[in-house]
Amino acid sequence: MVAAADSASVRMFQFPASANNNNAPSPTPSDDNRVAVDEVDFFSDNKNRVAHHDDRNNKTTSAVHIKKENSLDDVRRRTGLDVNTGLRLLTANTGSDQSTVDDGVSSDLEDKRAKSELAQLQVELQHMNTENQRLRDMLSQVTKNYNALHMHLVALMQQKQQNHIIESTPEREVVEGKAEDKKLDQVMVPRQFIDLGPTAETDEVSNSSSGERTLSGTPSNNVEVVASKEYIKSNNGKNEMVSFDQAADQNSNGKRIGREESPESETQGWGPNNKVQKLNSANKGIDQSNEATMRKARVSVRARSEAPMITDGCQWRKYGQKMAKGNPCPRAYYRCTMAVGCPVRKQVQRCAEDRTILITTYEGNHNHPLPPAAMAMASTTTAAANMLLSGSMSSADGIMNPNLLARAILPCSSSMATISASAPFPTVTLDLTHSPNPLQFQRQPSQFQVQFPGQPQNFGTVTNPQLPQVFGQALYNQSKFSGLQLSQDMGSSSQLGSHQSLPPPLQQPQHLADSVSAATAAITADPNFTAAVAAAITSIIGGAQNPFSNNNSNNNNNPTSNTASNGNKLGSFSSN
DNA sequence: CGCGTTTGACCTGCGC
DNA sequence: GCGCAGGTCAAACGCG
Repeated sequence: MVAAADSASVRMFQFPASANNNNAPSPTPSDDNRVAVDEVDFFSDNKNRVAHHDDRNNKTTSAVHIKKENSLDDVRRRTGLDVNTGLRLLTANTGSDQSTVDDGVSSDLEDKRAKSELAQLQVELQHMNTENQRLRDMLSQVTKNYNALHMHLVALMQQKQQNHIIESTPEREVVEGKAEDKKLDQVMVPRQFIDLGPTAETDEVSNSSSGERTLSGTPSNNVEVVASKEYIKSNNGKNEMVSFDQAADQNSNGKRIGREESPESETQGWGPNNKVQKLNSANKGIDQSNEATMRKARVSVRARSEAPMITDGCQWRKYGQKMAKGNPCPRAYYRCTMAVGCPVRKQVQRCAEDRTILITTYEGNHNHPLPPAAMAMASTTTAAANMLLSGSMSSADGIMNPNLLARAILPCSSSMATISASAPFPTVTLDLTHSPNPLQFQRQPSQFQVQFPGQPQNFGTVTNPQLPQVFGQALYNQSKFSGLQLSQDMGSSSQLGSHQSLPPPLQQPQHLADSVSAATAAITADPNFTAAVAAAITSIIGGAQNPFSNNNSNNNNNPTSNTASNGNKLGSFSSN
């Protein structure tokens, strides 16, 4: 695991490092060669320490000290200053031992040695500080470069979304989407930055484009639209509707003719939709397997709750219940009913060992805008799917280094989030049953104080139904590390105002676990784990940036989306 | 009457 | 091939 995390750490910084070397001027020309070596050595030497301390990453000063130590080793190794130092230290010790035997002249020599050693150490310290500062500057530059690239991508995505809103004709959308895909392909950042793989709602989006279905709103975000089109294009331009018909034809020859011809199957599309996915997976192809991976990617939330089901803001319809082996508690199956054909499902089951623990597993991505209360949790599934697929395709970050990513998700609680690739389906498990790190919540009461003057600070006694959503939203904002992200869900949040059919997000009372679940989901909602990791490491190394600092400037990059909506929302809360 | 839940049957994948 | 378990379907039922 450590080795995997090591490679990930190096990989994370390879891209910006190279960008830095290519674009940013080095501090001194003579240091050019040393910069590259330093960076690799630095992180490779440092990663173990960071990994051991990531659960205490609030103590950034200690991390800096560690960095200094390692950096000192590097300086010694490169400059050769340490050769004499080590010997002298040893000599000094032995000399000290000898001084106990005969003092006199030896004590004088020892003083001189100590002074020279002190001077040399000071020189080394100065070197080390310089090196440390240089590395910080380098990392800062790397982060800036990444920010610039990411914002460029965000701008492109926004532009693309605006074009789609204007050109809402399905035919044009399909035709021009391909051309735009080509444009985007040229500027698209690697998948691990924002994954563009096929999404679970490919069927729904493409079907809606053909006018076959009526969705409650436009596609919630650009990324998913692009991904869908990319997937369509990967299928030799076949519209998913073709596969739908093919599936229907094949199903008509199957055993379950009656079911396929049922009105529900046509109106809701559940049966055919599933058949399409199954048949597509049977077509055998990398794209199909990726789609299957995406569809199977799951987010499992473990939370203590007395309620039979956590309230995540979505509307669910129970479609089945099963007794799972090894668990006396039945497992319930739910579908999202907020939009026709929404592929999102969830399973709710109580833990066999501890029945106070409610395990909610989400699968799929919503194909419709979501209320803020649902946005946090729902976006988790998208993020998880993106992350898992990204990890599998890049063969590194997600699958190889699950804990690293998990810590990127929840850097303050190393044991709360785990990513399992060995499970039948790639699953992100958010374990909210453990006591969180006290440091983690130090910042949040003050936040609630601001947002909820007069509201109880003790979560255990929270009865205000408004709290969970805001909790989730607040952390959702916090999850936007350093303003690097434009979450896919921001678009949906900005569309919420036009959805009157959606339930008022603040009407349902929710349990404490709901809020924690939503909050954790909000944290995990950020698909840009590379940026998250970079920001987290930056905070650890530099000690100056806190990825969880609720800095308003973090959202300046996207003034029209989440921040504004949250601000309005919070304002209405505080007025209540 | 419409909607959601219940529940037995059915399908599928997997291991032996 | 068979059995098992997970997942899904849809008729039946209950409720407002």
